[in-house]
Amino acid sequence: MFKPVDPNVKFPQLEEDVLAWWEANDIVAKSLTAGEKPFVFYEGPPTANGRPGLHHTISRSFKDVILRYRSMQGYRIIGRREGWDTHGLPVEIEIEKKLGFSGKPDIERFGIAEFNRLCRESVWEYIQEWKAFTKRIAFWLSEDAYITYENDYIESTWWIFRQLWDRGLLFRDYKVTMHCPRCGTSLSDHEVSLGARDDVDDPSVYIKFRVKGTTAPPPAVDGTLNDAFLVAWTTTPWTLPANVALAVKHDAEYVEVEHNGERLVMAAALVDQVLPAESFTVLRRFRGNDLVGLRYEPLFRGVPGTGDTVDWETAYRVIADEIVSLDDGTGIVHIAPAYGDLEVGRKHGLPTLFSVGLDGRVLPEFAELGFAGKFFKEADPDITRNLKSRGLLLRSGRVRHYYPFCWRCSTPLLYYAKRSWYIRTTAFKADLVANNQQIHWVPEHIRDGRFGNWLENNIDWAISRERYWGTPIPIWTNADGSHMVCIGSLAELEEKVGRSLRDIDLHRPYIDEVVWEDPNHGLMRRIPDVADCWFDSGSMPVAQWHYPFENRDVFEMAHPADYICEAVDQTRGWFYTLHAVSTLLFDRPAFKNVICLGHILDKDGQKMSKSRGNVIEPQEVINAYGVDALRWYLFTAAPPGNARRFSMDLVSESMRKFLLTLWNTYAFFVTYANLDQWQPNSGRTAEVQPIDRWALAALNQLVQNVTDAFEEYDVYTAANAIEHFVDELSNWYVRRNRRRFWKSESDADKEAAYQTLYTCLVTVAKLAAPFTPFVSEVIYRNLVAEHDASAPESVHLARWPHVDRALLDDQLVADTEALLTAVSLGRAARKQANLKVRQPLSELWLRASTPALLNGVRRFEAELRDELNVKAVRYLDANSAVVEYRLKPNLRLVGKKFGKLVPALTAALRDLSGDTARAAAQAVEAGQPVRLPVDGQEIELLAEEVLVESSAPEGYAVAEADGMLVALNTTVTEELRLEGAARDLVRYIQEARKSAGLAISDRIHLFLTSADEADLLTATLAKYGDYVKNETLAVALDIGTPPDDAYTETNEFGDGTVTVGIVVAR
RNA sequence: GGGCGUAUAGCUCAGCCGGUUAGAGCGCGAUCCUGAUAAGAUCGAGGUCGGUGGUUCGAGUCCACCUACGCCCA
Repeated sequence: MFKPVDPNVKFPQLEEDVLAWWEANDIVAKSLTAGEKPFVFYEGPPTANGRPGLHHTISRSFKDVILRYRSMQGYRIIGRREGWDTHGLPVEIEIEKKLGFSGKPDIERFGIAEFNRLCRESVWEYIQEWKAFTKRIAFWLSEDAYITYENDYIESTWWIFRQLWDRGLLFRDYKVTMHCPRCGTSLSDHEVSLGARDDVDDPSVYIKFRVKGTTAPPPAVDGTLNDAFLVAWTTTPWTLPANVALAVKHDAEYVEVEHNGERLVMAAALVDQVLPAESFTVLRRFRGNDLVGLRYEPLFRGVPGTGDTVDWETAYRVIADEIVSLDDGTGIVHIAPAYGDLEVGRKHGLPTLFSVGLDGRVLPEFAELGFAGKFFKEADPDITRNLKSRGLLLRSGRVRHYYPFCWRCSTPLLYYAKRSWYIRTTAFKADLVANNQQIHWVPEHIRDGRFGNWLENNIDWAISRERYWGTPIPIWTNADGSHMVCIGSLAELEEKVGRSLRDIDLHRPYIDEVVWEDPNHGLMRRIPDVADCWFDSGSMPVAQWHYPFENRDVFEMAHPADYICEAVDQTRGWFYTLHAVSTLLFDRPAFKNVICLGHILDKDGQKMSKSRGNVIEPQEVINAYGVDALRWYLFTAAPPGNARRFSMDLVSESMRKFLLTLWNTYAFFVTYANLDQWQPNSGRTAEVQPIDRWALAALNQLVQNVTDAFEEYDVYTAANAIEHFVDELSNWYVRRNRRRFWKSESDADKEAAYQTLYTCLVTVAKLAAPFTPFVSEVIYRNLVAEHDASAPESVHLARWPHVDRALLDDQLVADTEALLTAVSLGRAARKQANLKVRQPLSELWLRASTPALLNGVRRFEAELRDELNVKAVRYLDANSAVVEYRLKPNLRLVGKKFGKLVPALTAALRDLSGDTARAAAQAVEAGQPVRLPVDGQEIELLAEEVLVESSAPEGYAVAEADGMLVALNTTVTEELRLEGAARDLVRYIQEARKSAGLAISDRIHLFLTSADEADLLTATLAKYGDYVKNETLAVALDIGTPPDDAYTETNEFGDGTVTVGIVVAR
């Protein structure tokens, strides 16, 4: 006996039970340690300082499904362990918020030790929720986690730093970085992109610079422009005090115009956009080059950087540079090297002057102007006002444009020239590109598209962060920076300082206290920077094993990974850092296969975010429909690379469509198998029917298809193939074979049906196990494990099904498809004639356009008769005089062969009619060529190049599609009418039995009465009384009014009604 | 400004090497089938396949340009 199956299953409850069983039987641990051949997986570490969300569900589901598949194939999964990303600015920001801090000085006052202690704690804030979530969604991982803040992990990253250092790949340079004044740190490119907006409202000001003098040698215009104004445009007035030059485009045309009594200079192409029409007259025209060397009066005096000496002669002049465009502005560009134009400044020997400090506030040197100490954006109006009062403002307004913001704290960012540390990834561009070619990307276009493109445009990796909670960069330096060493291990550091550091916390501030006196260079102190936290996660292939200090063998085996999976935002994040570290250190990719997931959107296509309030919590979905339903939806709804819209309703649909269909098929099987006390592997003889062979052929084809798709990491195709099969199993195989399960004899035919359905269910449970681990487990356990002590106790410990090639049968599958087409057409024809399927009909005519199709139908003619409730199937051939024929070319074949002749050919075939068409149709059916004149020449078409269609015979209901025509004889004879009436009665009685709540096996005493169709009822029962009794388990049948205690229902019957009365027989 | 992707029914999505009447599911309406079914079948309403041009005998599909949206980069 199988455990009875509840048809009203509640999946969330079922899943909880399975979880408990897994727990009690240690299934996860057994799975984690099973297998032989290694399959290597890297877990992209999340940070547990936020709650797990839907996007985590999707990535973890896609990770899990592949790992389960490989595990069932007998692989041992390496790296199936938790990993936690613990460092970085996001963590610090959280703590700062909590403490109400507004920048680095607050942290320093508070104390780095305590601050970092809080950071370390906070990354575990939601760890319990993560653990519960991981378990609940059945993402099987070992809890033996790698943690990026642990000393061992840090030591491994130090080893990497040292490798890079020894090869000269670590360097320090001035670069303009995006600087967040609130966080007090540079942001990496990928961080900048996270917070940039392109609809930022900013000032748009046109500033006048008064020309005064020239450099030597003087420019072409010489002194003639003295006291004219060069007009420049900017959206960042706060950078104007840092101005050191004005740039023009060397070959562009510039004009001197007269406007309101002043002479203004700007690009000819832009003057109409800057000044109102007819408010100016053009005085002169120049080339940009003619202006180079003009001097102008500075608006303000900028502040030199600390310790810098400035040659003021080099400042406040006109230069020509490539960066000038004529797309907007005035064609004259204000240059402030400190805030973005550093390269230009270098090229032209300009000084670097500052107006705003790293804290984002206007420098105290501007005190007398009244805006010192103001936040830079807030100083904009003051500066504009100041210039206006001095008559130097031509125009001001607002503009919407792109501007970057801190992705964490939303503070506007500064372009700021700072010194920082870099990894010279650009030196390895060719290797990065080449190694990428070895990676199998899903979807494919990421490889040469988004990711390949990113590698092509590679820039050096800014690795240092002037922060606190992160991997300390292991570089020690003396006071003047003339001597630096990079430390590659704890042992090396111990040797330097001459004491044990075993109990030290490698984080700041403790590591900063580790100093030593170098006899030649003085006191060696660590640089204050910590590493970009992307460096941590990118180093995980090495650091998760504490390589090379431990686990050398594990690392060698587990690099590169066979498979990783994250969302598309990681192209510039983890995918890149993994790839970069691996290429630089080992010159090979870090992973072989990667599924790159699209983002999840709400039902309106909007990104889910807390601020929009459209976030769906995974728990909400899981509580309603269960994890299997959610997972199934994620796998089947869209190819993984697409962005996907999500809603609860879609998960519900997914559950009904697949899980319930599967469950009901399973419940049906168990119900009848238990009634018959059926056992698997009983050794009883089975008389296998064609439909059984069809089911097994389709099943084995499914195994093949799912396996093939998995090998390509095509989860979407694999899942949809399963769904399609389950649908056919339920709605064709089970529906067609119900009677074989019902019938009372336990013969070989019934045995075959049981065996077939059992095999299908067990195999599907295994195929579905990676996708829907819970329901698969329940089905497998009830059907297999609980009856067979030798079978693996869990479906997840079972072996992946293999294809039984002997059972594959393409012909059978194709023939069944033909049958299904014919059935569908027959139903359509019935609908047209308004003849319900219960009403038997005498005959059906069928025409198939190809022999293959025809043979398919012939093979299953009995099924066709039964499905469509017709007495006979007849075949129309070209000899039948009842129909007209239409001919069409088979374009796929004919097109290539005849090219331009195709339209004429099509017309010529279409114009055939009557006997000519019939003759052609006969030829095609006989496999002979058809000759016909086209465009004055004789064309010969092979039989397969012509498609024959036929019109409906008179008096028939017809449906046609997919090369097949079905015509039903609609004449209902008296005999057919009685038979239809009998089937109506059976149907009504069954319905009444069900409504009355009778058990399937209950016997009844039946009462039938019809006031207005008494004759029909009598005639029907005279002929079909026994049939009706038999079908409905009636031990007695009376024509007459039922007793008062009978259950009664009245239904349409003939042109009147019939009343059914039921009393349970004792 | 550049790159990548997406655009097909009210909604979610398929659509292969270019080929005959562009499909499925959901939803809606109608009918039917059903003693496994929270199911299923048939029919109907609902499509300028984002737009314009091109290649071709033939374009949802290939090419070019454009538009909108998303992501990434500047």
